[in-house]
Order: sequence, then C-alpha cells, then structure tokens
Amino acid sequence: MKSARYGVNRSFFARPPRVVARELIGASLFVAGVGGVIVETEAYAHDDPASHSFSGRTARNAAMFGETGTAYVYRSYGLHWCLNVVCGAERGCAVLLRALEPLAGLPAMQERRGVANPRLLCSGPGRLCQALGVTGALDGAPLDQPPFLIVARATAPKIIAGRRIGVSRAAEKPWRFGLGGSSFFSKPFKGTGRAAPLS
DNA sequence: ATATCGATGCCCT
DNA sequence: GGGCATCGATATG
Repeated sequence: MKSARYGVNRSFFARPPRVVARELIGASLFVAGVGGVIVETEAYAHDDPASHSFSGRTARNAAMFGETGTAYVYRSYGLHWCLNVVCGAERGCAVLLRALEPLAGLPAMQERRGVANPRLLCSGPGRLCQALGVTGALDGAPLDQPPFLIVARATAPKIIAGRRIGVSRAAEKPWRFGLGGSSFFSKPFKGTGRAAPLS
C-alpha cells in the first residue's frame, strides 16, 4: 500500500463555502499536533454582504483573494485572531472555524488559554486560535501542509444549521453549521436544541 | 439566565 | 468617528 496521506488535499477546498463548511463539520484540525474535531463553522460567500471580501481587497483580507486551501487569519476587535479556510470557485469565499472539541494537546491549550475547562478551550473563533497558537503569522499559509493538518471525517454526521453569530448584514442567512449533539459550541443553536458551553 | 461594557486594530464613511 | 465574523468580567434577575 502507498503511504497514506492523512490530510485533505487542495480539491477539498475547491467547492462552494457552504459545502466546505458542512464537510468540515466532524473533520479534524490540528496545528503542530494540537487540535480536535471541528464542531462549528460559518460560510462566507464572495457576494455576501457579511463577508470581509465584499467591499474588495485590502491589506487585511488579501489572503481571502489568494489560493483556495490556504488560511485567512485576521485580527478581530483589535485583539483576537480568527482562522478561516479559503475555498470556493470564486475569489473571496471562506469558512470561519468557530469551535473544536479538543482532543490532542490539551496541556498546550490550557497553558495558552489560561483555563482548564475543556469547554472553554476552543469554543469560539478567538479561543480556538489562542488554544492552537494560530496568529497572523499563518495568514496565507497552505492548509495541506505543516503546521496545519486537516483530516476528513470518516462518516457523515448529523449537521444542524442556524444564523451566523455577530453579523448584522445578511443576518438571516442560516450559514452557521454545527455537529449535532456537541457540547462545545461557542453559542447554542436555537431551535435545534443543543446546550451552550459554560459561561 | 441575560445584559452591558471595555479592550484594542483596522477599514469604512 | 463608527462599526465590527470577540471575549471575559461585572452586574443583576
């Protein structure tokens, strides 16, 4: 047998953001071996008023206009980092990674986050980046190469959907996706009945 | 349980 | 100057 390549390849990302956002639910993300199962994502389309790319290219969002399968890492509210997967057939599409169920490297996550509770390590886009050590240094980096590793899920999970968090434009679009039954969401999915994380 | 607020950078008008 | 793809601390029911 050929040596198995664990990570997804570039073609994984060459699909529309809503497809990729759903495919990533149940997949695993590691950064230098620290990570877990992706349980919450949001899709942002190129013609989406809520997308950072909507008003054109700037220094901050340049990576969104780069190759599919690379990272778009931006600073949020001046102090947090957020990690996106650049995807789609058009330029300017991305999927925001909002929450993981931590599996590997918990001591490193706890050290970086300054908290011990596993539910508070990666339950939110800013928390996830802090726990995995993702910063602007990885903006534009390819996701199919170290330090990144994304492993596709083995079986199709139950996926729930809802409104995106913290957006005011196109707020009605149900482009937030979650792993059914997870207790590691950044916020509950209303109406689909799953619990919120602590505090 | 929800509400409000401050921190802080960058892009918009 | 205002508005964010946020978080944690504080206040209050």
